Amino acid sequence: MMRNGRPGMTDSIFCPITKMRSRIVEAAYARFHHYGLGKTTMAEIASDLGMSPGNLYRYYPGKLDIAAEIARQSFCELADVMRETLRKSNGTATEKLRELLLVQLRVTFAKIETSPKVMELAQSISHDRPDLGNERLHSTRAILAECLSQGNANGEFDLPDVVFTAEMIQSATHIFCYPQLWSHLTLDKLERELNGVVDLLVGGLRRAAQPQTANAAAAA
Amino acid sequence: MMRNGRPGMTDSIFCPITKMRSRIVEAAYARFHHYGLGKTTMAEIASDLGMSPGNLYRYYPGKLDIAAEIARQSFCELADVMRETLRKSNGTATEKLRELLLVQLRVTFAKIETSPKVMELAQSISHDRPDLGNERLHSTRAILAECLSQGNANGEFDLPDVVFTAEMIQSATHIFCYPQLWSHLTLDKLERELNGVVDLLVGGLRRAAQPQTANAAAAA
DNA sequence: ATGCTGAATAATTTATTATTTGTTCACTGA
DNA sequence: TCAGTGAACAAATAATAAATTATTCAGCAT
Repeated sequence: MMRNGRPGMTDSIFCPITKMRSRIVEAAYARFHHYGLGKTTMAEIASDLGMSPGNLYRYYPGKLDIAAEIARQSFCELADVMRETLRKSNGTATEKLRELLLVQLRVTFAKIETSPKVMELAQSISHDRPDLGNERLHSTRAILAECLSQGNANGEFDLPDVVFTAEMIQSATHIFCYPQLWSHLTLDKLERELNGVVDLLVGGLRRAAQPQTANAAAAA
Repeated sequence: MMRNGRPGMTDSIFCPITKMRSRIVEAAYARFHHYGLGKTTMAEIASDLGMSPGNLYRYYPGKLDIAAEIARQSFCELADVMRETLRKSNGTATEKLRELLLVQLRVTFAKIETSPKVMELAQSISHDRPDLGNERLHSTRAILAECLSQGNANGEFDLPDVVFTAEMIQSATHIFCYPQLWSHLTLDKLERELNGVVDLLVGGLRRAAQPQTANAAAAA
């Protein structure tokens, strides 16, 4: 398989390589979104950009790499939204954690809801590029860990290893990361269930710290 | 031509319908286990029992119903093992809960590990008989709830609704119910991760009740 | 009746072929 | 030199035909 040369400039001034790559992603995204990954051809993407199919390979090694780039962008957007959520929230760390997980659920749910074609893309990616899934987990884990750190700082938590704990939280909320894949529950029910799980994670089962409702937590 | 072996034995007298059904399940199980659901034919199952294919339909509406019966039995066995675990264990409710969840993971993992053909069957069932999955969840939930009740009784927990809490626990440990479907982790790593999640569920995040290791919990 | 058979039928699966599509690369024009 | 082309080729996908198999049911034996 041929590796990219280093295109200095073609429309040299107007299309440096990174700009061209983003144009390709843009065009591919439109097609993928509308027709699905399987039903859009490299020729179509190229045609949309007024170029030949072969030329796409100067910028991306293959079709799936374009799809992977789109997925990566999507993950970045999710992480951005979560970071914003954490930054803007002025509740307790517990409340922040709940918001983070709810936001993650809502964003993911919405993305799949808007177009079923996204599911196809997600499935192909997670099958052929399993590393991307870990990338997503890793980036969101960092945000959860930051939230837990804040809880440690203000005395709300006392966690010896926030990253490990974040990993466990991800494990426990795994279903809510890929909602439509598991249950065909509505967003409403998923949110209710996630709230229940968060209550449990926060309060624990033991007597001194029984689970509390989202409202009770908010009142604290 | 009579290929009806068993001279001197009239099936009608010695094989009431329920007995015949279990013989069918037995024969089907052997085939499914060895060749997989898709590669065993009704004719083969019938032949193994010395009967005609058509006769199977006097006892089961169809092939998938036989498979569903097998799955149901498997779920019952799992529930039995879990009930036994709960009964025999003499630790705290916390320890019992951990054992229950570990047993569930191990039994499920082992079942799939022993033969990959089981996966095929599970997938067909969960696709065409989604109710069975709920049945499984429901029966194991009852056991978890019983465990939580015991915790309530001895003052370890103080849960207002053990069934609801059991449901949340199931939600949080969902991945460990279908291990090989999600991660390709080894049983060892899965157990470690489940232990981490249980620690979290038991102790909670809040300061007064920080997560503890399995050992620490055992020492309590 | 009752328990069962086995050929007939309908639905699936498999095997085969035809078509499309992803990818490469020798070449082109600036 | 280098962005870009487009025909060539291999891999994948769709379309089609053939074979297998699930399911039914009229009838046979008890």
